[in-house]
Amino acid sequence: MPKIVDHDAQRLLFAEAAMRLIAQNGLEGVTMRAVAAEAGLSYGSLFHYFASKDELLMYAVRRVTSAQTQRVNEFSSRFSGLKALEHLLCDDTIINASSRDAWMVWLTFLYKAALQQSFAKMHKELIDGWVDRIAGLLEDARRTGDVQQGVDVGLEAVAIWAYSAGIGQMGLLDPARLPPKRQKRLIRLYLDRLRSA
Amino acid sequence: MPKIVDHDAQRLLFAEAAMRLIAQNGLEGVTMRAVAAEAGLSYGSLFHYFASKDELLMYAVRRVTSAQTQRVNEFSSRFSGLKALEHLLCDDTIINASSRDAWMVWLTFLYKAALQQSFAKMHKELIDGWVDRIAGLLEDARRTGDVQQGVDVGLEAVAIWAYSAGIGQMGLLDPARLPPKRQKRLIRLYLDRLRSA
Amino acid sequence: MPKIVDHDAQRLLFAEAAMRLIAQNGLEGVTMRAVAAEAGLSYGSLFHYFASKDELLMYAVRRVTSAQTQRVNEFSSRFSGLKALEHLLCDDTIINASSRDAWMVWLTFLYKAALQQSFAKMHKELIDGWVDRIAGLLEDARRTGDVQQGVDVGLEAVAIWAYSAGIGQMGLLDPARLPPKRQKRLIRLYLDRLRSA
Amino acid sequence: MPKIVDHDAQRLLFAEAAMRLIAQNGLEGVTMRAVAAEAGLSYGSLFHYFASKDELLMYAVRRVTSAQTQRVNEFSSRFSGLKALEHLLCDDTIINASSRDAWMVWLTFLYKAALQQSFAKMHKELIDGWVDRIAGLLEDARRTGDVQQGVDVGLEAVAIWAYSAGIGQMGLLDPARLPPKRQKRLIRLYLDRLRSA
DNA sequence: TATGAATGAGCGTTCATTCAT
DNA sequence: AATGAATGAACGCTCATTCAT
Repeated sequence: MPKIVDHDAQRLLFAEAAMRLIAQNGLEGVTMRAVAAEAGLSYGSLFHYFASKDELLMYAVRRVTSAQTQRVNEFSSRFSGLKALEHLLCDDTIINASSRDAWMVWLTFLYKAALQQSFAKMHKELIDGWVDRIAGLLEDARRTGDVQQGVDVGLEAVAIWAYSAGIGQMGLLDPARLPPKRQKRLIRLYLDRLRSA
Repeated sequence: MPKIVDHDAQRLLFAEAAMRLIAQNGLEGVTMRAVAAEAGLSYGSLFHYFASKDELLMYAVRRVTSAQTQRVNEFSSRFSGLKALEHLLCDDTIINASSRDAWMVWLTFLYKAALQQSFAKMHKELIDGWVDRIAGLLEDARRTGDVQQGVDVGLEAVAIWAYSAGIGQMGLLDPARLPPKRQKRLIRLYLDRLRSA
Repeated sequence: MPKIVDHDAQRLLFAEAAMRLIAQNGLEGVTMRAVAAEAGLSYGSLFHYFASKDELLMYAVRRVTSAQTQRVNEFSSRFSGLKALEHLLCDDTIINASSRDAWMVWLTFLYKAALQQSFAKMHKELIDGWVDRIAGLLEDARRTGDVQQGVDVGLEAVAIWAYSAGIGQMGLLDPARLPPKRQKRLIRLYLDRLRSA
Repeated sequence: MPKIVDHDAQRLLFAEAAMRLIAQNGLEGVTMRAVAAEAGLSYGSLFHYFASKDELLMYAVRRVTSAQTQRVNEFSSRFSGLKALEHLLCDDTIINASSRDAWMVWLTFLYKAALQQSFAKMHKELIDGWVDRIAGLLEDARRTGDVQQGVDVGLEAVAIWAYSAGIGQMGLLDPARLPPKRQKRLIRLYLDRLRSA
């Protein structure tokens, strides 16, 4: 019998170390040696779990985003319509001290997606899923009369996504200008205009 | 003092070469050797004009963003109020084939700004200036009654900035979902809601 | 003592896997992991059967060459004199599609023999045996009058060995210039000159 | 003005260092670091002169073989017919203490040629040239009546090449069995049989 | 005995920076 | 000032070998 280890747990250990490093110093800080050291494991063993640096990065990004996807789904099922949307955007999309790292990873991911096919493909899939969810919630809201009948659900979902992406970006890069409270005010400002008179 | 003119001209040549490389392959493509080759100048001379790679990047980014600042100012003086804003966002913020490179550089800059003090500071200054201009245009519009009286100009300016940043991001990374025409529709969707009834 | 049989059978499995890998990609293709995978056995167990990579290689090479020794002996006992020699060289030394792998292994072995004492020693022993056999066959042929009386059997045996080694080398590296048929023509060209008038 | 260096001289320095290392320890001994150290130059500078290890190896091999080609051509012009051939094979193809390194490099090259397209191509070209030269000398000898009229020049040239390749191989790997004197005896043994009665 | 996870030295290669000319 | 050669630390990755189970 070989040494018994939880393969997924080890992968997670490395992936989390990588995310911590990204959050601190961006991609430049993520050397395979640094990841191993941060994870407290040996350099060589890292390559048992990830065949390449790209695979490690993809895995790490997927960790962050699948957590986000899970939360999107959760809000979609616990609440409905505009209420769900507001919770989703206000409670979760917002940048604060504890979510800063995840947003930093996300920005790094965007940068990679702009340059590399494999990341671009993953980006597209993620956005597809999230925009669809938003559209679903909007459609609910339209049916129940929470938002105006004439709203173009597909377009509006994209608009909301773009708006919250921009807020997140500024919240990350310029937190003094856009602290969590102000982010929420911006979101409510937008959603209020969507509501039926 | 012809030397000084030459000096700046050389710096510009290098900076533009660096920008072209970033647009193509991101920061990874920007090696000092590649910059010199792209500029058609000698490797060694690059270090006469820039003491380090970071200095080169800062200079190059400043070139791109100051061009953008110039355009913002131009629109602010040629038009006024909502009209200026619409022109600004629709004619200039939009991503299309010819502006893709500048947006790619911008994304790269954001990534650097999230990591490095010097870039972060520059980022803050730029956003300050642009948001102020937008606020100025909004204030005009409020005074002339183009937009509702009750609008919170400062907040709204930030909102508009975030919105257009998000649109640019998605336009860059997922142009199929958000082609230029759709970007404009999104912008008009937003501005129309601002207008007085 | 069934364990002992198993032990040798396992060693053989690994050795044959190593030979297949050498034939495909030379020594570079022979990693311990690749050998275990090719053999369909576990990585760790490979080190139970061979203390080191070198030991594995030595063992594997001995397998291939002992097969060749066996064939040499076989031809020496089934035929005699020049006839045996011609069969030996034409049926067995020749390179064709099915013997290419063995020749590739042989070339690899030569390369190792030029560098490492242990392989050099093995090489010497093999050549000793084979040249002796050839000399024996030549001596037979001289006694029966198949070849000229004045032939220097010892020298001629070495000459024949060198000649066939050269043919094999060219047949392996440049099969277009020296296809099997042409290899045989070369061998007959040589042997015919040895024959008594 | 940059530091003035003789580019080809530097390449040669590295290539000769590489050949010395190959002669000592085969390809395993040829690490880029070892080559730089052996050449007495810095590690980094090696990559100014050779873009890759393969390029360095190709260059080094070409050095050895072009020297050989030059000697083949020289003998072909200074002597003619069988005489030239005998000089060529006896004075030059032979392995002795001073030519051992070159032969070791050659064997390493053969090994690479069996595995890698680029080396195989180079090998083919070299053999083409040398066999052609031998055929030319044989043709001369046939016209002057030095060798028998009926000799198949093309086939015989290949035979001679194979024979001397085999002698070189054995002379390299088993010098006790085949010292220089005995190599020459083998060559004369062969050539004498070619001569007209 | 069998397994495969763990280890770290070593590989080829890149690159910003320095320096001699 | 201009040039490109020189330098060596650092990178991602490989791999024989060791070891815990």
